[in-house]
Parts: sequence; structure tokens; C-alpha cells
Amino acid sequence: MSVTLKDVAKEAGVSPSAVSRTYTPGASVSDNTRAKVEKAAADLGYMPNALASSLTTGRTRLIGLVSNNFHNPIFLEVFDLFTRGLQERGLRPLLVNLSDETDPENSVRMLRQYSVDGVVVASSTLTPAFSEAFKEANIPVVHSFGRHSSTPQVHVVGIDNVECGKIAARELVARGYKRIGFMGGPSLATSTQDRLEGFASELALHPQVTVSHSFADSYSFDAGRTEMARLVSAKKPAEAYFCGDDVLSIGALSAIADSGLRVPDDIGIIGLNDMEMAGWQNINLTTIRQPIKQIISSSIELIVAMLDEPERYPEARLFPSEVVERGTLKPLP
Amino acid sequence: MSVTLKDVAKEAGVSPSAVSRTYTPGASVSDNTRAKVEKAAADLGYMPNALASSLTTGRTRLIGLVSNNFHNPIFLEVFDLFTRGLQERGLRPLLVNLSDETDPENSVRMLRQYSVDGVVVASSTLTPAFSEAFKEANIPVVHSFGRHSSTPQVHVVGIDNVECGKIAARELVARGYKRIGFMGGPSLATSTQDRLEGFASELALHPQVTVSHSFADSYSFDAGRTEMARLVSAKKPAEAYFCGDDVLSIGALSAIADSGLRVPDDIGIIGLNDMEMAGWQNINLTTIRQPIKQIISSSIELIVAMLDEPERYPEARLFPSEVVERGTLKPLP
DNA sequence: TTATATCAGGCAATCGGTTCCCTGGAAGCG
DNA sequence: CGCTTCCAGGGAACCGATTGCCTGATATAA
Repeated sequence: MSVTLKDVAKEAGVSPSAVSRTYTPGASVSDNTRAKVEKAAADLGYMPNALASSLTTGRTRLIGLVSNNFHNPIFLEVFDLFTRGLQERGLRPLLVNLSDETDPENSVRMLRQYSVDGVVVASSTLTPAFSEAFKEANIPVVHSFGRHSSTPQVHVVGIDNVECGKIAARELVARGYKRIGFMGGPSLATSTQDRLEGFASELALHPQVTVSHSFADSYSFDAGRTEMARLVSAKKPAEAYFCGDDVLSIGALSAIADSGLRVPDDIGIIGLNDMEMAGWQNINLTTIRQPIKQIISSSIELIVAMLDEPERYPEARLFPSEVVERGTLKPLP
Repeated sequence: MSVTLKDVAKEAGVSPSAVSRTYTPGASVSDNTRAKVEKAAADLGYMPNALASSLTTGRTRLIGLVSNNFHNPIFLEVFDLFTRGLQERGLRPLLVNLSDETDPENSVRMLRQYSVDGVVVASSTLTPAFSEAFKEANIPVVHSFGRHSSTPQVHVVGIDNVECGKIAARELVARGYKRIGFMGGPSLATSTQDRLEGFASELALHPQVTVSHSFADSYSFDAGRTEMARLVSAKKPAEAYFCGDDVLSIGALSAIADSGLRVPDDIGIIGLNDMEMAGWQNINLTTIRQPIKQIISSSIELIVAMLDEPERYPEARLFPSEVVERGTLKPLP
């Protein structure tokens, strides 16, 4: 079938070991032998079989990239950055779509069967149990966009969602809004819970402000639209909303437009993520930037570090977020 | 380290062959032996190593999923559908991001080293040479969203871009537009070329209509915005444009809004793809639907078929497209 | 010139499974 | 009851590579 190491050895007139060493960085091979091997390899079109070598080396350079978020456009950026970053380091992403899964078992089993060297769980809606399942199976794991915890069981890289809630609250208060709402993502998502917590705790410092909150079913346009439609048709919507995500915010903007209200004159909106689309002129969403580049490159750094040091002590890496002002909040007084 | 087949054999008091046969569908094992093996496997937490078995079976169940399009939100849907479809069949997508690559060599080499059973190239902007490179390396390949050709070298699944151009032309003519423009994607993309060809050939049948055309640098919001800004600032923009892609159309809409013109009163736009966002109320784009579900499930069917029949004669599978009317063209007279 | 250190490279075991070949026992048949 | 047929399951070779061990050759030092 395909050309193997033995074929090359025969062609070059050397032992299989010599051929193997030629392709093993740091092994001792004479220039002469190396030249013969390389010539033979080139003539035959030889290429080492990565899977066969993984059998003895115990390394596959395969990394499981696990996510359940295939409807939020920001995740296209996430996949782009992850795949490029991993590729640059000679690692190969094995993509796992968890959309219908509720139970980590299957994916853990599958990724174990393929002997992945590590796993990146990229999701803000998966529970810690998910990433911990990989840890229990002795697979190095990093949870990107995961919940910050003071006692993380696995590496977590992301933003401080509690702090984001506070930032949003401060921003809305500074602009003079008095009736303020929180429109979160799924109420079970830890990211949503944390943001609400920060948001509420900050607003508690401002007794003159009244707060309400509700949740959308998922981080999606439709969910945001539906929920905001419900809110504006109620007797007294808030003057401004902090929405748990940009795509949710865009859905909300759509519902507001349909209801005949105007943004930011009648209702203000601040989102979270700063996805590419938020900057599109026909959307122009004021939002809180989540530094996804940093989150992802840090995640990759961590998973690479764990390849050599699997027992590395788990840490949480948090990156600061900042407000990106566009056109969906009324200007500062 | 991890539990191997031998450990299970020892534990169950049978030979390694018996264990292997237990996990090989169709092999002959007595109920008694099978039970012993399964008990031992469960006790030890055994799980066959997929990579080791691939060494003898010659099958990895790994499928390369190759794309260079990580900026068009429609591709998130594409990845979603591909990963789910492949997973359902027990296949594993190895994702390859070709964004910076211009030369197929690297990816072919890498995917060969990992002994993928097949490759799906999902892109409308990659040249046929790209997918043919896999074929030459004897890897089954399907080019999704590729160019239709009457003599395909590899399997191609997609839409008939020439026909799409005609559909767009007919739609614009039917609505009474007289000065019509084509704003394509990258001029080198075969999809763009074919759409223009169909568009121009259809309009040639209508001598009363004048046609112009230009190209955006890529299939992206910014490219569409930049190109449309240029067009509307020229002395006489067309009355309606067929844009090569939805995301390009949305960029164009943004530029039109900035210029103070109104859609569809001053300028009409028809896109192509019908991505989720096109239906969002604040975008509401009239477009031509590309049936991506069908394209993807058909692509998967084909690649699965090639697993058993690698020399299968290459075919082109084309799916019909249809206009989805929303709000960016003036109504039919 | 001889003794010692160094290193290239061959041999063979091994990684975790699969599968061909073969044997012994049970079942089927006349 | 004796003979053929069938099948379960063990032994061993093999898939494509890596690597520890050992030997022989070369370089260095004394």
C-alpha cells in the first residue's frame, strides 16, 4: 500500500532504526546516513505514519476541541483562532460537537479511544462536571470561557463574569438610567448566573435604581428577540438592558424595532462579547469586549504546557473586559 | 498506563484473540466467552485503542474537514452540520484551517500522516487543484460548495452557480429594474465567475437592461461595505445589485445606509445563501437560498460511500436554489 | 602507539490490536 | 455408531514505527 519505513530502509541500504532516527529530532545519525535516507525517502515519497509512531511514543499530537455552541457567530472566530493556534504548534484539532449531548461520557470515551493528548472545552454553557470528566480520565484539559472559581478543579480561562456584570451596571448608572434590566442567557449557564450576581450586587449600591431580570432560553438571536418582545409588551419595560451576549442583544434590538420603540432614545442596550457583527454599521451595538484572542492563546499555552506537565496545578486565568461604546446607549450626561 | 486488551484477556482467562473478537462485529465468539470478556472489560475499564487497531485494519474513521472560510457566519452552520453528520456515523472530523495556505501540499501531507479515511473540502473559494491533490494522494475526497464541472475530477456537491446567476437576473428583470449590477466575491473564486456568467448570459436576453459588474476582495462584511461604498459614490450606481453572498450583501446594505440612500426604494439588493442572519428583522435580506443541509448530507453520504468504494467514479451533485423574498427588493409590479 | 571515550547504527523487543491458520470438540448426518 | 462439518478460540505473525542495548569503528588523550 503506502511506503513504510522498511521500504525506505531497504532502498537506502540501512536499518529501519537509522531511518527512524533520521526523523527523530535529537537522535544521532551521521550526515552520510541521513543523506542516503532522505534521498530514498524522497524517491519513494515516504512520510512517517503519525499514528503508528504514537503507539510507541504515547503522543498523538491530537487535541480534542469540544464545544456545544454552534449557533453563536462568535464561535466561528473561536474555532478560527483555536485551529490556527493549534496548527501552528503542530497539534491537530479533533472537533467534537456536543450540541445534543448532556452527558460527558460519550465524548470522554471517544476522545480516549483516539488517545488525544489533551482536550479544550470551549463553552460558557457547559457545567464544570464536563471538563472534570476529562480530568478524571487523566486527559489534560482546559476549559475556555468557563466559570471562574476560586477552587478550580481544572484550568479555566476566561473573563470574570461577575466583574462584567458590575461593569455593565456602572456603565448604565453613569448614563443616568434609573430603571434597569438584566436580560440573561439560559438561567442555568454559569456565565449568566455570575453576570447577574455582579450586576445586582453593583446596583444594590445605588438605591435610586430599580432592577429587574429575566432570561432567554439560549444564547441566540431568536431567544433574544422572543424575550425582548415579551419585555416591551409588558406594561413598563426598563429604560436600558444589559443583555448576556451580543447575539442576544441583536435579537433584542430587532424586537425593539418591531415594537416601534427607538434605540437608544426609548430603550438602551448593552451587550457582551464584541463580536465582529457588533461593529457592523447597521447594528452598531455598544457592548463589553471579551478578549477572545487572549483567552484562546492563553488556553493553547496552557494545554501545551500540560502536555509536558500533566499534573500541573489547576489555575484560573481571567482577562479584563472593557466597554466598547457604539450607538445603543444614550450618551454620558 | 492504560488498560490494554492483554490485561482483559488475562483477567477473563481467555486469549487476546478472544477479546479482540468480542469487539469485532461479525466475529465468532461464544456467549460464554463474550460474557467473561465483557465482565473483565467492565471491571478494568477497558476500551479498545482506536489508533492501534487502525494499524492493522487500515481504517481510522478519521475524516479531514478542510476549509478556508472562517469569517462567513454561514460556515458555522456548515461546521455544525458536518460535525453532527459525521459523528452520527461514527466518523471523527479532523479540522484543518487553510486560511493562510495557498498550497495544498502541507495539508495533504498532514492528513496523510494521520491516515484519514477521507477528506471533505468545504469551500467555494478553493481551486479544484486543492481537492485533486487529495485524490492524487489516494485519499477519497468530496468537494462541498465546489465548482460544478461537466468533467469533475473529484466528487463535487453544491449548487449550480451559473443557474443562480440566471435566477438572480430573472428576478431583477421581473421587478422592472433596468440598470442592474453584479457585485461579486473575489474575482478568482470559481463560484463568483460562474454566477457572473449565468447572470450576464441571462441579461443578454434583455437588451433594454444595462449591466455592470465589480468584485469585492473576499466574502466578508467589510469587503461588501467597501465595494458598495465605492459604487454608490460613483456618479450613477445601478438600481439593483446581485451580491455574491449574504454577508457581502449585509456589508453593502450598511454602505447604502451610510450614504443616505434607502433600500429598496433607491437601491435593491439580492443576496445568496440565505444564512440565518438574512432572516433577522433588522436585516431582512431578499436572497437566493443555498440548500446547505442537503449539500452537506449529500457530501457525507458520498464520502461514506467512498470508504467502501474508493475508486467510485466522480460525480457532480447539484441542488436547486430558490429565491427567498424579504425586504430588499421592490415588489413585483 | 596504546588505552579510553564517543558515537553511529544494527538487532530485537515493544506499543495495542487484528487476523490467518490450525486444532479440538460438539453437532449433524446417514 | 462412525464419519463429516462446523465453529470457538489459541498461537503467532504482522501493522508501522520507536528505542534500549550492544558492538565495532573512529576520535581523543596520554
